[in-house]
Amino acid sequence: MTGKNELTFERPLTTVDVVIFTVRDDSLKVLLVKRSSSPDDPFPGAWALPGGFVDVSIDETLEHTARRKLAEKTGVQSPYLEQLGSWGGKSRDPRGWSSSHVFFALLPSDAIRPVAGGNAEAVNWHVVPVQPTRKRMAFDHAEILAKAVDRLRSKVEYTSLPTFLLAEPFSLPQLQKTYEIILGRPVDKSGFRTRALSADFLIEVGEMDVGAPRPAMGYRLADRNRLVYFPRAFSPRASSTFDG
Amino acid sequence: MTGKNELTFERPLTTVDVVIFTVRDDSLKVLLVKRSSSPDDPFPGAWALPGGFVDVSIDETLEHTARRKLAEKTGVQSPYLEQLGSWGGKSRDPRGWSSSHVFFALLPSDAIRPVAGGNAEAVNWHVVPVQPTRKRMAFDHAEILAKAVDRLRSKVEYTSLPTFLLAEPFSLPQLQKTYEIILGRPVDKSGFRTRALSADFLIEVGEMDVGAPRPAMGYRLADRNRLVYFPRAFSPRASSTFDG
DNA sequence: TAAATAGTGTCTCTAAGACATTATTTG
DNA sequence: CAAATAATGTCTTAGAGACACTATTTA
Repeated sequence: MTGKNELTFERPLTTVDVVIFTVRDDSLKVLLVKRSSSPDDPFPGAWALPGGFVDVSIDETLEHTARRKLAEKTGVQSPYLEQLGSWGGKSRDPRGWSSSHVFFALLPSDAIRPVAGGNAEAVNWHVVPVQPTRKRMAFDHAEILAKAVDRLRSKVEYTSLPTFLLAEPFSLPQLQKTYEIILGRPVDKSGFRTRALSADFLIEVGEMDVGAPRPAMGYRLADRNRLVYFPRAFSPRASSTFDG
Repeated sequence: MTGKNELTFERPLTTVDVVIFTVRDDSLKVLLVKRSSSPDDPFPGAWALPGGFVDVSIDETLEHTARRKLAEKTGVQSPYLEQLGSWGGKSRDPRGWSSSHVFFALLPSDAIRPVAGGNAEAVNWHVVPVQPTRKRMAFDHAEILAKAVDRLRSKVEYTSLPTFLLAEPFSLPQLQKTYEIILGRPVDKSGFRTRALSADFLIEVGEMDVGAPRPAMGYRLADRNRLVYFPRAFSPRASSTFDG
């Protein structure tokens, strides 16, 4: 809109953050990194979402930046990945006007190789509490995490998302348990099985010895790149308010 | 992550674009602006989504930038507004690595005051074709528009979104027509009415003379800031593929 | 055998879909 | 009256929810 390609105005900082979820030890967990304790950095020592600045010289797209960050922290190449949204403003980063493009990843907990990769910060799985416990985090990451958990929970009501949190093969009881952990409430077994099996996205791959008295049938996804939408949600959803 | 606040690396361009929908003349329409024809600017003369660079000195947040752009082009203050996502990469803008934060707005067609505001570009409503007609647009705006239309159509299947496209008061036949225009297919009247009326978000405000033989009951929203989620979608949705 | 977990069957209920019918206005 | 549109009624159907029941394994 300048008429000539000046573009001399100040540019906001541009970062990409990734909310990485897994289910482990019967809990929903999110991967957080501890920020450097140097007082020259913002939020020294605080926990934050993994992420960082876009590197204009190596990143082709925002999604590439996200995958780069993901691989750095977890070693995982192809998890379920979707965009969550973006956050930007004058006061969220003390270093200046900044915007973050945030992605949302799901991975099976055994897919992660013992982290603590490139740089030396601590990296840890943190339990996501059922209540939105507003723990203190760097930047506006608590708000971002809350939104990610919202999105996860609401999509789990009517999609096959939890399949991306399990290693294959998995059993239907394992999958049901994963739904229950994320939703924080029990799910009826019979209805769950009919729903899952009639959606035609699971392939039987023989019985699994789950260490339980009776072995369960093992399944894998017919297509790891397909998210299934069930015809109805588990339970009707309440209406939501947007800021008008 | 630098250790000292250097931040001397190159920063991407940061813009905000707004996909503004309305329904007019029995069609879904989107507001597009014609870019300057100066050969110094990218995509001279092409149609683009309204938007522009974040102004670090006046914009508090990305949403403020979006509302500013929206007000500039339409004069409207408080439409339905939600974030659609963000797009960024090396080659979408010839001026350099750029990212766009994209918002999505719905407004009643009579709420728009005759546009062509601040700057002199042409501003026009364009019919959104039922088929994703890949018309040539500036930047990656055709892709963004396609995603916005997808999101609109899929949310219309199970929410009260179309209420934000009508001026109050409106009648149920008008609302039903709006659903049909967006979905591109007829909707059963009886089921539609039960669904709308039992969701308890419409308030009767007396009969309206719609120019039709029999006047229809007029309604307004109980809460203009509430989006209602119906318990089931109109029709089961197909599964979708994400890029793994 | 009992204990534990996997898997099935049955019945109810809610809300959408199809489609016929009635109601209210104008000319 | 007829024509047009608004509004309602009836029956079917898909799929979730609750919950009892059967099946298969180990110890």
